[in-house]
Amino acid sequence: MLKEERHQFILTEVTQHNKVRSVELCKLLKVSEDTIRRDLKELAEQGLLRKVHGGAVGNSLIPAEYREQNIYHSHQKKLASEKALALIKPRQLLLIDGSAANLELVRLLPEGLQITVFTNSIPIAHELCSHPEVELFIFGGKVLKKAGIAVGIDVLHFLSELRADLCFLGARSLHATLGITAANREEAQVKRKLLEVSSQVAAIVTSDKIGTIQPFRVADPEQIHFLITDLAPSDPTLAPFRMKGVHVL
Amino acid sequence: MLKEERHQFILTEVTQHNKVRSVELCKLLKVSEDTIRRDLKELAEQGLLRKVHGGAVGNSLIPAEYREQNIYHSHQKKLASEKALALIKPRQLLLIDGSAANLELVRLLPEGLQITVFTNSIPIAHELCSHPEVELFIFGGKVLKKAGIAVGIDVLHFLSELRADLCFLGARSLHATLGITAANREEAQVKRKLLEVSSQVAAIVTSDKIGTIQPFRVADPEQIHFLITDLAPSDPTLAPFRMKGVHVL
DNA sequence: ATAAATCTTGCAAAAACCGGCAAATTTACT
DNA sequence: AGTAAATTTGCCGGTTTTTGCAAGATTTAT
Repeated sequence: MLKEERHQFILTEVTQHNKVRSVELCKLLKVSEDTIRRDLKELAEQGLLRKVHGGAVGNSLIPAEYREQNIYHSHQKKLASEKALALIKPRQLLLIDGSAANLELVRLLPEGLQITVFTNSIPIAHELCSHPEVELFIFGGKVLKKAGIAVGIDVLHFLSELRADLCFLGARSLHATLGITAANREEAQVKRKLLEVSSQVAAIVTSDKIGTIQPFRVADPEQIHFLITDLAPSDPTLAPFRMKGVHVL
Repeated sequence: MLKEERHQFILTEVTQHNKVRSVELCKLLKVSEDTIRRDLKELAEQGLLRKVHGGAVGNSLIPAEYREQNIYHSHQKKLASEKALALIKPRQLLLIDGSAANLELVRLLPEGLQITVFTNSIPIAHELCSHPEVELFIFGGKVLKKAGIAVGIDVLHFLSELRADLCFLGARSLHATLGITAANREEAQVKRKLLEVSSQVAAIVTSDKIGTIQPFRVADPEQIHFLITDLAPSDPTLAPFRMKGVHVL
């Protein structure tokens, strides 16, 4: 394979995923890591990407919030997302709400997994565009730019015609008695509808969000079937949720 | 075998595979590597291919993805997008179709510009999420992952309730008599609706797409109000469009 | 603080490149 | 026809590029 080809490959990879890891590239392209590193160095010198520890990220064209300056996933977050992966079965219809943890989750979806995904999140849809098997639908409507999610009457309407097997609810706040709350009325509306039309509801919540509350009510703890965190399931912080019948993973 | 024959052979090889290796060529053509190198050198000097270590790669060839990252072409595209910017007035309601050129356009939108944007494109929405002033709406529906755009009945329905000031139509093919055509029926449907609900229609088209056609009809040349290309407005290639009343920028 | 992963640097082998040269071939002119 | 000039081609040396490997420094994760 020509060096030029590798470079092209790397560039398309970067534009599609916003990042590349040297390790993955050297497996895909069947060359040594040193070669990949040198490739990245050259491309970086041409300003076509930016080299970071472990690989490279896209240059300046991508919104900063979603760009990972450090391409390592925190091991904790990854662990949580991996636990969540076990809930997904082939051919299911999934609703995936917008959240950093859920974005992490979709990045970990195995290439061969055949599922149908509905999402209100633009970053998540963006990521899933490059998944070979997932059938993807996005909810339309007004976009809350800060969160990158669509809200509004059209989303609610779209959702009311759906029945999903499993919903991954995003949550920036989770409280033992008040459950999930949101910062925004429209966001809360959508989230309530999401769980309403789903047979099962899961939430990936990092431990720093547990115990916090926000103004708008979304879901009682009892309405959550699966709670996935970076903590051990036996952690005392999670006891109140287990008591209420939540499966804590 | 004549030198000319070899050159022809090499060129077809390059257009077909986007690359050639000197070693393979010298086996196929039964000449020494030195000869091949000289051939490649000549062809490169004529700008018909680009010489790289180990062989050569195509220069201005069909597969678009290849060149998307090419700095030269993205510069051309940028030039075109800058011309297009002049069409946008504050407080307008814009429809922006999914396309590489339109993605470039939204990246160039000045920070302070207050407009409302509706788009069917996930990458474009993704990009606009980080714009401080734009009010953003996305069309929901099934996502054509390859193009990153939403299609289907819901998009059409959503669109039928809209009136837009200006629409930036994406086009991978533009022909002087057949106008804009698309590769896909669903895509064509959406594009037709986009221009139907817009007072003005603009299309950013790079010169390599002019003269090409695809199976599904989208818009006649007469339906396009503004055509923005990387060529000079006076370029003879664009004359047929000017004749049909298109404003060529 | 320690272990693991990643980065840098230098080196060596293989492959590819370059320029010049000469043999073979084609072209041009008397 | 015969000869000279020009072109093309292959080969030979010396040089550069590319690639993988190893040792030691640096960064990241636990």
